[in-house]
Order: sequence, then structure tokens, then C-alpha cells
Amino acid sequence: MVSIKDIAKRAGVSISTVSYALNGNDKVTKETAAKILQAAEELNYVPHAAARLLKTKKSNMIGIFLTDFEGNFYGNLLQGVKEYVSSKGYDLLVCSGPQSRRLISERMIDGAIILDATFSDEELLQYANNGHKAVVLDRELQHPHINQVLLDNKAGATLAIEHLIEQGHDNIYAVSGPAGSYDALQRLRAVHQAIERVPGLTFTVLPGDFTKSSGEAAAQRIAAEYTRPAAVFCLNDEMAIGVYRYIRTHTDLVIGKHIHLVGFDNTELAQFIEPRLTTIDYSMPKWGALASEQLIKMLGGEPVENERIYVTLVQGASVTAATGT
Amino acid sequence: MVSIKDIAKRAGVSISTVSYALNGNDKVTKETAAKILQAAEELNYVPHAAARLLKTKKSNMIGIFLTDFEGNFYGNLLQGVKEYVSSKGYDLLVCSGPQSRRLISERMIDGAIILDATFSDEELLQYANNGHKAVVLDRELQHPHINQVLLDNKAGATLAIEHLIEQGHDNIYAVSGPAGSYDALQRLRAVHQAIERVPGLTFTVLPGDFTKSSGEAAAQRIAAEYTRPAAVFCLNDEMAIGVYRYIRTHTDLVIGKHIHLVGFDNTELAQFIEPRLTTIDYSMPKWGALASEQLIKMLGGEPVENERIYVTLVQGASVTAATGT
DNA sequence: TTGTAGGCGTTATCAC
DNA sequence: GTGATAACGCCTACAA
Repeated sequence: MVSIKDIAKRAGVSISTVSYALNGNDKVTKETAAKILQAAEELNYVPHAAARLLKTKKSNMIGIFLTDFEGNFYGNLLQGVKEYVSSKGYDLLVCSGPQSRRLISERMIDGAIILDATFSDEELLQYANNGHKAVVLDRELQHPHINQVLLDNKAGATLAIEHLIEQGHDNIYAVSGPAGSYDALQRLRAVHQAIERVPGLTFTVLPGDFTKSSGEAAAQRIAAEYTRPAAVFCLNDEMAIGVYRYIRTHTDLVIGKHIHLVGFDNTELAQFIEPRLTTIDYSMPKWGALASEQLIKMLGGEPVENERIYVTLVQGASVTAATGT
Repeated sequence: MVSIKDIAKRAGVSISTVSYALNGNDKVTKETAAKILQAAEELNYVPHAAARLLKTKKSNMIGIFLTDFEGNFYGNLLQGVKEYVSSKGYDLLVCSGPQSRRLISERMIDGAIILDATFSDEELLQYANNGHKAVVLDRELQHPHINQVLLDNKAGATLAIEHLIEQGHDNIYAVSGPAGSYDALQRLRAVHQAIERVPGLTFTVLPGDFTKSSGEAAAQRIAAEYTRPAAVFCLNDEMAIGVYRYIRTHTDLVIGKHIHLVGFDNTELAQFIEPRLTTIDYSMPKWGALASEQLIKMLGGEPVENERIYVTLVQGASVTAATGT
């Protein structure tokens, strides 16, 4: 592998001159610089990132940590992150799994974006204490080196429940999320608040874990005890899809008539399914872009405030007005 | 940041002894090793990856390069790769965009998996000539440092067309893929071969680029010239979804009756859409796992052969038998 | 303007 | 068994 030493030899100068020339330092004359650049070109020199990192302590890479690679849930988020960070001269590494965390502690990346419930708060705080910067998308964590960019789960869940109530529904189910999920917890809490505001509702919480199959299980339960139209708020679209699948294949009930359904995330599938799923929408790319903006500001030592991503309700035919009582 | 030097000082030994102890070399006595490990623990030492890499020339990271992060097309592939490589002690970095290529040339990763048409063959060969190992999923490239794991596009496209013909269709369209795509080229070539084998078919190729909107454009064209049932083979599911969307929202034609549709990839959406899309299926995780297996073998200096991923036809109601002539 | 030298955190080769 | 010491490739005062 060719190093600056080789190119120094070929250009007949010292390695420091090469380094200067390569980094565009104007201490070196145009002629020698040209000579050096040419030599570098001829040898097709590429710098060794590790060596530079060792010295400069800056990798110009940022990492985003996801629970897994499944679903196209994250595609737009990643796109948002990538575009922003590369406009700032950073590279993006997408990471998943416990092993890849060494990228943080071993200083391969300059900062991290976390959307991965398998990180514990303690672990993250530990990294922060060791000087690593991060922005978290899935929890609240107070630390000078940690910034938050969170979904407005409360608003979303409230919109969902209020929409069902406005449509005249009074037999309401919520399908919850996995135990460790911050988003699920926030949403469920808001659901309870919205429900309690209106007297006379029948309300049931069914367990769920954000997977299709848990949606199916919930649908089975709902179908089994069906006596009158039910309104179901699944805490994410994935589970709502599970409900669709079960209701359609195992019952004679009809979504949008007997079962009224609301999801959360506005995934691609939600838009294509028939009838279209009523759900909570927000901008994934914006979420990603904002998160990376915050992170890069932190890396530059700028002060940042915690941010929030706003949500809206998109209506589909999966919810219609209740007919009489 | 604490380095082995610090821990050497605290344990009252030399840095080389520390290094030995940390790497589990049995040249050092149990007692000193224990003392050193404890000191490292107390200082909560973490090794600096860049320094190690500089010395050992092994990062234990492999990179997979994708054109973009969109769609959940790659989720299962990535899962397959990740599981395999982490079982072998490697980390996976998911990369996209021109900038991230420096990970290869700057030796941050030990090897690369390429599924990104924006890499040119020349560029890849250049990397290979510089000693970098790669397995390619989207082209044929002969080089001792490059291995191929390709889809059996020919079989897939042939299955698709033959299925349409068997169902009695004789008015056949193919919606092609983007210009640079190896997969698209292979599929289209096989389509032509299958078509030519049967005399008396009406056959039209429509331009496409693997996006939904190009599918919609094709559907528009097909609907405009509609006189009798048409059988359409979209070279991927994404475009087939576009066809659905256009046909459903802009025409009175019915998929599975007037328009018979086949896709390629068996994406999640294809399974949920009504009527279910007939498409070509293959195992994404297996593709990923096989690719990484080949790569890791290459890294270990083992010889490898090019591999192929087999495909099958899955039938949905988007294609039914032609009714009379 | 250019060269010398030291150091970044490791590993590895020697002596002791 | 343990400890100096020289790399690895690059950057950067400081000297010349």
C-alpha cells in the first residue's frame, strides 16, 4: 500500500511537505505542490483513514443505530439523515446489533443517532460520560452530550382517539406496544388521558408488540367478543395490518364498517391497503434531517435544544361514522 | 481517553505486558494478568479501533453498499448478511452514496458486498487491483478478488412469461427496468427468448425504471390502447404496484380480469395487495448469507466459486386464465 | 519554503 | 515472564 512516504520519495521531497501539499496548506510552492500531487496521482495514493483518525481524532463518520433492518419503516428516515450529513461532509454508517456498538466506544464514529430500544439508558449515559455525543430518538435522557428529537406521540395518540370518538364510537380498543418502547408508552398514556375525558366509553387495552402477528392476536380477541361495532387504535401500522389480515381471512366482519381501525406511522402499506388505513402521519425524512442537524451542531460545540416532530391525522376509509347506537 | 499506557502505570507494569494480558496471551502470569484486567476495568478502558487497525490491518468490519435506503426490499437481505457476518465475528456497516466509498479505499473495512449500480465496473476493478476484496450482487465481473452471487434472473423471467402463456394470454407487455441495471437487462433478455419461442404473440416492451411511477406510466399506456385483455410482466414488484394503483384509480379495468399482472421480488406489498400479485420469489436472507459467506471465505484466502440464487413463481389472483379468444 | 522529529494507541520483536 | 523499543501512516510544531 502506498503511503505518503512513497510519494515523498518519488517527488524527491520530505513526507511533511507531502502532507502539507495534500492538505492544501499554502506553505508549499505551487510547483512542488503540483509535483507532489502528480506523484500521488501516479501512485494512486489513498490516505489511510485509521492513521488520520488516530492523529486527528475525527473520523467524519456518524452512525445511526437501529433495532433491526426490517420493514421499510426506516428507509425515509435514513434518507433524511444521509442527505443532511453528507451535505456537511460526513459519512453515514447504519448499524444494528450489539456488536456494532464498539463503533461508539472505540471512537470510529464522531457521533451517534439512536433509535434502538436494546440500548439501555445506562449504557448511553456511560458513553456520554466518556465524551461521546449522541442524539436519541426513542427516549428522554438528560445529559450535556445527549440531545433528543422525539415524535409527538401524545398529540398523535390523542388525535387518533379523539377522531374515533368524534365519529361516534364508544366501544374502543387500544392495541399496545412492546414493554420497553418509549413511543408505545407515551402513546398509551395519551390514549388513557383522552379516554378519561369522555364518560360512558367502553375501553379495553389489548397487548401488542408492534408486530403483525400481535395485531392478528388482538383481532382474534376482538372478533371473538364482537357484539357491536368496535373502534381499534393500534399503536402502529404494522399491528393494524395484522388486524386487517385476521379480520379479512378469519371473519365476516368488515373493516370500516364493523371494525374501525386507526394506526400510527403512515407506512407505505397503510396507503395501499383497502380500505385505506386511517393513521398518524409525520415526516420521516424531516425527523432524520433534524436529528442529524442537532448531532452535527453538538459535534461543533454549538448548543442545542431538544426538538419535537409534529404529527397529523390522515383519514382513510378504515374509519367511518358510527351508525346509530 | 485512557490508553494502555495509563493502565500500565496503574498496574505498575509495562505497556507490552498490558497488551499481552489484554489479548489473552499466556506469556503473562495469572496474577499480573488479573491485576492488569482489574486496572483496565477500573479505568474503564476501551481500545482504540483506529490504532489497532493501523497496526493489524484488520478492522473486522465488512460493508454492504446499496443504491439507497428506500423500500423494505433490502431488509431481509441485510438481516441475512448481518447474522452471518456477526457469527463470524465481523461487524456490518450499511453504506450508501458516493462518499461512503472511501471506506473501501481507505481500508476501514476488510471487504465489501456491492448491490449498487452507481458503482462502475472500472471502479470496482480498480479497488480489486488495489487488493480489496468484494462480492458483487448486481453484475458479472471477473477478477481474483471479486466473487459473484447473482439472482437467477433468466429463470425468473422465463417462469413469468411462460406462466402467462400457459394461462392462454397472447397480448403481452413487459415493463422494463432502468438502463444500468444488470438484473433488468438479464430479465428482459430472457423475456425476449421466451416470447420468441411461441409464435403468434403480440408483444410490447414499455420503458420503466423500477419505480412505482414508471409502473403507473406504463399502465396509462396500456389502458389507453386497451382493446382486449392484456398480460403484463413488470420486471419488479414496485412497478407492478404502480400498475395496480393506476388501473384502480384511473380506469374501470380490473386486475386479474382485464389486466393480468406478474411482478418480480415478492415484496411484502405484493402479498397484501388485492388481488394478490403473482410474482417471482427468492430468499433474501439466503442471498445475503451466501454473499457474506463467500466474502469471508475470500478474506480468509479460501478459494470461492461464483454462486446463483434460485427463484420460484408464486401465484396470486392477479393472473387468471384467459377466457376464450 | 522545506525538513526533522515527536506523537497518536496499538501490536510485535526483541532482549533481559 | 516482563520490559524497552520500533513500527503502522499520518499530522504538526518547530527548526533550518
